[in-house]
Amino acid sequence: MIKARKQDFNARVWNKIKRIPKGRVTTYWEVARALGSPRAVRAVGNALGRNLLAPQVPCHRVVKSNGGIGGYSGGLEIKIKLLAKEGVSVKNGKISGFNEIFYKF
DNA sequence: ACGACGGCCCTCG
DNA sequence: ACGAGGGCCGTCG
Repeated sequence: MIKARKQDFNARVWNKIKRIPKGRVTTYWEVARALGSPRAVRAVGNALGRNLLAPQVPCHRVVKSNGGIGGYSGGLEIKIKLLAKEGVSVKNGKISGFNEIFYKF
């Protein structure tokens, strides 16, 4: 259970990730930066990791800053699968054409 | 209030 | 290229 505050940090993250178009990916760093704190990448990952945002948010569309997959609470395999289904190819745990599908806010 | 954890990032050896 | 350490932010116990 998470304390339901008036729009938690998670809500902000989720709101942004939510608007990420299909076949596109973003990075924790970009999200954190969009929130106003590029150093808060840990908080962002934490928010997503808690699944607080649930399936309503495509957390799998969020990858690492170097084009890596990162991680996934339900299973990294699932994340890769989801990406693949959306047209995002993954090579050796890295996004194929990451810079091409990278969605900038 | 304090300490610890986390799907991280960056810098240094 | 690889490994280890530090840092910053937020939430939980």
